[in-house]
Amino acid sequence: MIADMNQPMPAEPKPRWERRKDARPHELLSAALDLFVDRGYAATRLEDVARRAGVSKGTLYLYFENKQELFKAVVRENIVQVIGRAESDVAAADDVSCSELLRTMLRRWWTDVAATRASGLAKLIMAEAGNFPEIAQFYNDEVIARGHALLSSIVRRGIERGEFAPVDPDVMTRVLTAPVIMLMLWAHSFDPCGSQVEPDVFLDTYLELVRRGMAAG
Amino acid sequence: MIADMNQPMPAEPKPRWERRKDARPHELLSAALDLFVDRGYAATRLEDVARRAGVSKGTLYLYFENKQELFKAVVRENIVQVIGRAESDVAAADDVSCSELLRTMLRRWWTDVAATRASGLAKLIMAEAGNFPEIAQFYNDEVIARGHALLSSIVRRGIERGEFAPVDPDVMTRVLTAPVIMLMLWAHSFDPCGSQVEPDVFLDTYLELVRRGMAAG
Amino acid sequence: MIADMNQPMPAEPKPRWERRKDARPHELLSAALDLFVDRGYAATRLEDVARRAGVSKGTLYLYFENKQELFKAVVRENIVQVIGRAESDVAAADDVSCSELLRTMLRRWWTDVAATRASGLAKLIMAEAGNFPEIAQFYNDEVIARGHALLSSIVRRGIERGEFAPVDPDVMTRVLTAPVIMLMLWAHSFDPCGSQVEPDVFLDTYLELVRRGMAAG
Amino acid sequence: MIADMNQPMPAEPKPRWERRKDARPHELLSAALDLFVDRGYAATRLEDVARRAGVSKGTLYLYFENKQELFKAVVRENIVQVIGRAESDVAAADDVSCSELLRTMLRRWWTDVAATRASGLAKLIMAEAGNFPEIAQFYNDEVIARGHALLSSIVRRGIERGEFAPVDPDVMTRVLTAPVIMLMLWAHSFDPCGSQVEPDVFLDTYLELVRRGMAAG
DNA sequence: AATGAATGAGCTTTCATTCAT
DNA sequence: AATGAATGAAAGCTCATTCAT
Repeated sequence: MIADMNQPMPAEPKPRWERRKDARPHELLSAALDLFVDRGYAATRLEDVARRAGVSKGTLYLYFENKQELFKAVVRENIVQVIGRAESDVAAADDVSCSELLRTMLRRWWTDVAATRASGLAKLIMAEAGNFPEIAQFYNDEVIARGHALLSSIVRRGIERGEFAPVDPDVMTRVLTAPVIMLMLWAHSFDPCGSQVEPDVFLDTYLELVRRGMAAG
Repeated sequence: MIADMNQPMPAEPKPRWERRKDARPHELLSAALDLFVDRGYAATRLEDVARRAGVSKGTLYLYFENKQELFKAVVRENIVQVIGRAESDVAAADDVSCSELLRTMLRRWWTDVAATRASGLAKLIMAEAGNFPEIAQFYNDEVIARGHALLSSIVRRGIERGEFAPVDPDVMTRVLTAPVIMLMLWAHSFDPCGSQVEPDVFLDTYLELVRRGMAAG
Repeated sequence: MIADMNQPMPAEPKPRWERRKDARPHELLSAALDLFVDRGYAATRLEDVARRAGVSKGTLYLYFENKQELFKAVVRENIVQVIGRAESDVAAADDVSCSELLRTMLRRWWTDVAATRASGLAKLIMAEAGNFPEIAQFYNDEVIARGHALLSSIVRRGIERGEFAPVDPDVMTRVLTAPVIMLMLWAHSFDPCGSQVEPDVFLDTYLELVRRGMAAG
Repeated sequence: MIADMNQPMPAEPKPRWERRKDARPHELLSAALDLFVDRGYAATRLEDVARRAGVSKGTLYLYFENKQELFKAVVRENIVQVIGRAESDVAAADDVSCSELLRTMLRRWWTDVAATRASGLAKLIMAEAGNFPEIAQFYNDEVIARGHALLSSIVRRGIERGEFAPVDPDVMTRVLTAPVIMLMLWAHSFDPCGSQVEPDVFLDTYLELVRRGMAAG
């Protein structure tokens, strides 16, 4: 022990793998996202996830209890977090016009989720939720319900303030979200339909429609 | 004797199995459709398909070579057939206005495919095509390509006749199909979004849009 | 009965299939021999046997209790019968020289069994007897033991008569049979070795050897 | 407490499984050889191989991709390796007399392959090659062709040097190999014929014959 | 006598999860 | 903290045998 302490400590002798310790979970989540999006939930093999992250199968279980928890973590890192930030921002943006706020939120949804690899999670959930009820429940509670609540609160506020025409806020929220969901699905379907669509053009057109269509009077 | 008559029908010798050659394929296809739509391709166990059709695992293999062929047969019975009939009708409807013909075809797509259990196959393909290339190929050749060709031929004819404004027929066809595809997906997603949408209202609105939007001049 | 006799008997109205009634078992045995020889016992599917004989799977079970009995019947028709005839002939040939008789018997074995499709049964037995004890027992009792007894009786008789040099008749019988067995195996092995050998030349040489080698003095 | 001490060694925690990476492949190959030889290729169940090696079904697949590869590995370990060594030795033995070299090689074939459990593989191949073309191909390429090439090269060299009478080297090679092959088959046939033969005597006699028969002049 | 639909045990292969090292 | 060997429950598919027609 004493001998050890006297050693010259040559410029942090950390072996390379130790330095990455903190990065591990993120690397695993990134690998998992890629594979879940590519192959779906059931068809993704944890061994592949581990290999892609450069670790062994066993290591994965040090960080995540099981496949389901890994998936939840992926959703949390890639979607729930974005929603959380959005919630704070909306709460803090009482002075901004609702029309403007809605625009901002939809755009952020697009840039931070829909236009990223994470959009594939929507496809996955749609396809496999039925086979994994616990995952469905989780996704519904953490993503769909919160996202819907967030947007509909803006719509509701806009109506109260006379900024928007009076409509059913829940229905309107669904109308607002549908096209973005469609875009996410298109991005991950093999269907040639999707590949032809230019998402940015689609989104701009759509947002303009929203602006006009929702204006009061 | 009299006593016998009162007995609860002595167990109806109930044969170990019943011979129903003609009905079997349809029963199996129906069971398969249910399960494929419900659980997806990979997660559907052939034993469950058989049980739901009231037969044993082995029987299924008397009628379908393997899982893939069973799936193809399901697609053929529920989608390809409809397209086939539509092709004949379009070929025979040279005198009808293209606008009218397009309306009819989209409506038929809705009633004969999208509004039935078969619409779940679209979701399945979108989600799992990547994992089963041969199925993807089959679906693309037999459904997507043929369906697109059929609709775009009408659009093309309408433009040639001056009935429609001159647009790229392929692009327009994709625009025409997207909403119906979306409806099919909604119908099978656990997402509460979709369940709220009233498909008939949606479709009517959409068709009216098409009528106005495509008119020449 | 009388009525029947008076019927006009219009040129034998027998439907075609009925005429073959007696041929059925033989057709099935022939088909079974082909397939057993080609694929082995376990790998031969009864459905294929039936199809090759031009009947249905069920029909096969009208004539043979099960796969094992079918196989036994094949062996009986193609090998046991030959041995039976040989036994009678040997019993009736008390006046023929043993050398001559031996020659005749080995030749007959060659022409009636070894040079026919039936030789493949030897390969099959050698390869699969271990997995089907009842078949092994049957083959041993009906073919090997009887065949050996027959040949060794001739050898024994020859020694008693001073025609053959005094040797252990059982050992000599094994020496006599080995080459013919080898020929049978060669004929059905994929090994190029066998295909090069000209069986008739081989057999002649061998028989000449037997003639000289066994002569007394 | 004292009572406890008398208990029969409290169940030796006996781990559910043991980690023996290095020994496993060999244990599995040995178990597989036993069963393949005993039952043939098709009739050998991988679960039995695993159980005999003291592991579970799944473990086998950690070491061998599938049944076919397991079989190939068995052939490689038990036959191909021997041929490989023989090839090196022949190449290095330019100064030895061909007669001597041939003797050595045939003897080694006997001791290293034919007199071991591996000889049963020859029977297996003969019986089942027809049903498993890929295995037939492999065995032909790796064993038959290489073995034949090796021996015929010695014969050819012997003829060139005037040591052997001029004969067709390929034919002579087949003649040389046939009896050893026969011995291998005998060793694994249930046929009582074979069990009587004393292989060593047989082989000695045979080698003497080769010596005399092939001598030039 | 003939058919062929129906059965179900059996076999190969996959993969989430555990745990000795 | 990290590894990867080991497990065993599925799931797809085959085929000898049965039996209603």
